[in-house]
Amino acid sequence: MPRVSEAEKKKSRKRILDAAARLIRENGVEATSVADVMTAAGMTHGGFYRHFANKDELVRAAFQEAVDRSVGAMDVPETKGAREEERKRYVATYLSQEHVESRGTGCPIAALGAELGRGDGAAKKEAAASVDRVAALLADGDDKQEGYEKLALLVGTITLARLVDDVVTRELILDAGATAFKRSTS
Amino acid sequence: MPRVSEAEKKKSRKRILDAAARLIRENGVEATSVADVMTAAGMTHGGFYRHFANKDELVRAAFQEAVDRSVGAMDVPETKGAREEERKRYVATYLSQEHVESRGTGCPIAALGAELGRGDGAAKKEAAASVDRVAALLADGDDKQEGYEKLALLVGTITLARLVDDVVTRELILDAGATAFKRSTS
DNA sequence: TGTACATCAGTGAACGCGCGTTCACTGATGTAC
DNA sequence: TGTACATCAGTGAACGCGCGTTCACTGATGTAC
Repeated sequence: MPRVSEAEKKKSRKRILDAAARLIRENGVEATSVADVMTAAGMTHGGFYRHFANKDELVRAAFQEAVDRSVGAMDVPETKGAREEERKRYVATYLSQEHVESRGTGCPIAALGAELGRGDGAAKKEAAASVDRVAALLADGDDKQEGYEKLALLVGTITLARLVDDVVTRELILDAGATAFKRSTS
Repeated sequence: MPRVSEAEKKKSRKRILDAAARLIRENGVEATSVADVMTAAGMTHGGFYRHFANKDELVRAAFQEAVDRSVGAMDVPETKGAREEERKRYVATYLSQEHVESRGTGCPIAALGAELGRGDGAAKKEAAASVDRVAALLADGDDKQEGYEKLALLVGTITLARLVDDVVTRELILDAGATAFKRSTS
């Protein structure tokens, strides 16, 4: 049936990107195949290379997309008060049972940080840039170290919580993270 | 040439376990093949199943081995003062450039926590148990939450540092982690 | 505006390759007498 | 203590399978006149 219009192509690319952003966070980069992504996007695997040069480039773009969505609300507000408000909302959502369970829509740094840290492609560089970006959004002023500390605490807390099956212990871990986060701000 | 003596078999098993503990931390579980491990242990892949039921069981045992070695020194001291001393040494080593670079001998929770969190086999359960074990060793008294908070901070800090190629930024991240850790103790 | 044709998005088969696991085989080890 | 034999650690080929990527093909889209 192909070929397809330019507008359709754009929609296809978005479907591929959304599917990839979800699947790599759910199952990891290595465990997600190009064919998996294309099937989830409603296409066959052969067409993939009309949209991306290779898998690494897909992962890079999908990671970026995931970060954009994850911190989108925090990135916008103009006034300091509104930013503070948005930050609080972000942290409360971050340190929740819901976030622990829904990897596919959660923080890409927590889901993929360790795996991408082992690599050295475009996706790794994207993740490294995201660390600075998200840390800057988390810090009160322009204190870089405060941002790193807070992001490290969030990422570490979710990582531990995801290892634990027992919901009560998980809540204990999330609470510990939330308490420490508050202490880092005051 | 086989068969080989019982003593030799024990040595073979240890070589396999040591190779696995290093390779899975360096490259991840998925990216480490049974054949890779056996070659590193100086054998061919076919003999693997005389030692382990399957790959998941190897990963579980290798993870346990890695944790044992990682916290070994902290686990022993009898007096409270000696334990405190050992804990300080552990944290200083943990939040170092050396640890960021030498994944193969580093903290298995930082290296593999996110990946194992996605699974549900014996290795995941082992990792979950390790979270409680290491957290207990990190806490001053028997305050579980303090241990979780500290471990989350350590794991998150190393994860971020490993994403960053620039050594100066990496030092900034490690410093932020160290500062926050001290604050969590006082 | 209508026609002829080049472009290229998407399909599905195929490529070489490595995966976890199985298996027939070997010969030194461990055991029973 | 010496002998006969069962055991089983380790080898290397083979299993079915899925991976990332390539490619010939299709037909609707976009373009040039």
